[in-house]
Amino acid sequence: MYFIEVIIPLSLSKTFTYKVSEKEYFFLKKGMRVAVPFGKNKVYTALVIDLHQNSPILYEPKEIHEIIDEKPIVNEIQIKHWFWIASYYMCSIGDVYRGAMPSALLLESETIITQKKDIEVDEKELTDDEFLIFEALQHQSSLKIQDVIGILNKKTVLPIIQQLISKEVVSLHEEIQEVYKPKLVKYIRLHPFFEKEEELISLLDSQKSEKRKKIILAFFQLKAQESKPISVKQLLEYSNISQSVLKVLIENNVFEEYAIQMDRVNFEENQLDKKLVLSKFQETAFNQIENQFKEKEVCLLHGVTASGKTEIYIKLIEKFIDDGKQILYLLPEIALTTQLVTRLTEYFGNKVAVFHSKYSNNERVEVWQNVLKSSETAQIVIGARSALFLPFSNLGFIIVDEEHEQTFKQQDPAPRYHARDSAIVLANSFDAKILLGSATPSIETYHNCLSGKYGLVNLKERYSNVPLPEIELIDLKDNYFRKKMNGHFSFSLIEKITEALSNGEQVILFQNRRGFSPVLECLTCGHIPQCPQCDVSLTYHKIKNQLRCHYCGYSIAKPSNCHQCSSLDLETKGFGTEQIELELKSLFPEKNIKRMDQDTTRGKFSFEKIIDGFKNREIDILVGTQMLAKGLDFDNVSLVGILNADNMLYFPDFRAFERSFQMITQVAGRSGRAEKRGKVIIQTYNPLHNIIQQVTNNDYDGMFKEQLYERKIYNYPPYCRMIKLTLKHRDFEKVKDGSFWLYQVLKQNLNIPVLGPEEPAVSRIRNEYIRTIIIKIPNDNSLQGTKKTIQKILNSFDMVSQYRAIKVVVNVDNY
DNA sequence: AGATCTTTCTGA
DNA sequence: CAGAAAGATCTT
Repeated sequence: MYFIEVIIPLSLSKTFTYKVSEKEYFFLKKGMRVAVPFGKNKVYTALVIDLHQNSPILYEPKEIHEIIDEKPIVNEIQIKHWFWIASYYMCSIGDVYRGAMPSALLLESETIITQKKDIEVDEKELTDDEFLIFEALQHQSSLKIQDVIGILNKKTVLPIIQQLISKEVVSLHEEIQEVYKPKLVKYIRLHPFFEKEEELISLLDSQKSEKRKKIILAFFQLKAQESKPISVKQLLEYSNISQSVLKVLIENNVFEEYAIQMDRVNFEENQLDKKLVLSKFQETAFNQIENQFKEKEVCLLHGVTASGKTEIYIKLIEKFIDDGKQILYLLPEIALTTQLVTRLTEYFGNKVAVFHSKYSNNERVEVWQNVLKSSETAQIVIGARSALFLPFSNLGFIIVDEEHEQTFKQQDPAPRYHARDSAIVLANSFDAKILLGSATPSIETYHNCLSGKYGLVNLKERYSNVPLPEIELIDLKDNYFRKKMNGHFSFSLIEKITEALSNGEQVILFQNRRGFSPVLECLTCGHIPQCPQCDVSLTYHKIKNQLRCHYCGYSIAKPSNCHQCSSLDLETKGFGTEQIELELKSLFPEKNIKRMDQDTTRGKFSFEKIIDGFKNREIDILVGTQMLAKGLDFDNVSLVGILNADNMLYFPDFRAFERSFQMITQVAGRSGRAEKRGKVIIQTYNPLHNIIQQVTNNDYDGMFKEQLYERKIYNYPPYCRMIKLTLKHRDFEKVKDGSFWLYQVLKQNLNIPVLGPEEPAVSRIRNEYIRTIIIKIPNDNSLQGTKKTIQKILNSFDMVSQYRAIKVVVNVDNY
């Protein structure tokens, strides 16, 4: 008897045992996928993690459906790393498996309903619902369960389908759809018959149509130019003749069409072999990093904005490439990739692969497979956090750029992992080196450096020695009082914008809030429209003229009168990027102004379009949210304006100050990159606030010391670890009681600080009430042991029948 | 996650 | 009291 242990891509912590034949047992290896039946009639793509001969006692294992892979597509280091993530971030192994693999490699079956052939159906025998399904099957050959739900407009349709099966009208079967389709490029060649010259001449003579002659001649011209195969697309573009003409020639056996499978992710092979020359400071930093790597696995490169960190990365990558190692380059957002990919391909040509969520399923599978076979085309992988899960087998070096960014922490679906921290663990199992880079390192990382755990290398000089931008503070309170404001712009900001534009320079304006204004208020009764499903007010979006909930997406048309008292006096309060854009358009009507936020960058290339437009200087002023803060390089920006620096400062989060410092510093760093010193204007109600002062004086160390002191006094990371529990349920009382019960039990059993249960600022989302509990684990407590205890308590929480229905989300290191 | 079995709810 | 919706349970 032979068995395998598999992981199922569902939120389940257990592994499952299936029976295999002897032949299968000796063919299968850890890391191969198998299709297995699971539940009544579903087939999932499971992953083999063990093979054994221990027969389970309590149940009769099922047999597998089929073996999917010829060779493992996941290696054992990965599987080990996945189990580490599941245990550290307290989620199920199924969650990690599902989050780690490209979805195209995790197909599941779909139930398909078809009509039984050659069966006489007595329509009178059928109930109304049954008849509707029968009727639908006359028009289309098969139906999915979802379709049936739509047709009947009911949720429970299975009993009806069961009836139809017992009446022998329909049958069910499971279908697994192969999602991954290799991209085929169509090429064209001449029919072998015309290889001989005389045949060719007679062919040309025999063609009556001018267009046909032209396309044949175009083919020869292309063929003379290069020896590579000629694609259909290329030929049509070159000859400028429609496809139909070519089609006729193919039908007449003049041309032959053939296909070659091609990688979608393809860069031009143009290794420029640019010699990279580091500045004196870069050179020093480079040598220091190498020295640190002799003793330490992790090193932080703390370089001010525009200090040329990328060049140092490239030099380091070169070293590891020479050793034949794989390199992973993690960055926080897709936004950064375009510029970076261009720069890296200049040096490394086709060795660079890109992996991120805006890529299509097929593209992701291709990168996966290239990494798996250690292909040279994926020796350097640039990617967002999920690139961490690629099947590396020979990883030598990981770069985590903009290390402080929150986007490295996955928040919503489990696994809620931090890519930087998980990368450090992964690097460890490969014995690889890892470099963290940032102009504004996170407090924990810097603390780890100062305590000697990580190496630290400073780069205090900007590339080409341009001084850091000059920062000017504008006191909003004073300026409003003295009537020196036009809308949300102080006179001095307007003046500086005008000056920069007249010099032919570009301007970036930063407002960390999208939409037009956060709230619409009735001046008569004070009523503010609320989302019916969430505990938030609706945000006004002027361009679509609607009110929208940023939590659940609910939207209504903008009311013309108050829903409460019918008054017509409605006023908008607060402001967002949309409003800034409009004000700017009236201030500078002849200038090209563009906005960059979540609303304007939905499409796949919309982001690049705006960035390119700005780089090519078609756009004069760019207004945007924090997207702008992320390491984009522009060489003609002389002014950065921050419209309101305060709104981040008072966020109810222990990191609010750290984050504000990072964000303002990063945005300010966009100013003055080429040879000219840039200018930054910060509008604020609190010009004397410590953080604002530290930003102005570029005092990272001051900020770090002060924040670290606060963390120590109030017991926050890095002086402890935190785990956040979020409880959700539609019943307000249930959540309230349940969270209190859980709080009590945690408090009694853990003997460490437990905070809560707290009602968060937004206490209801999509009709679910929310409570949170925070557990602080002191550094001298065993992390693993505490987590085990917490897990036990959560299990017993699940045992209490009245609380079982409450959803509990566990978020480890929720910061 | 999704099928199925069980309990509760709704409206006569 | 039926019929349907919501909840609980289990999947190897």
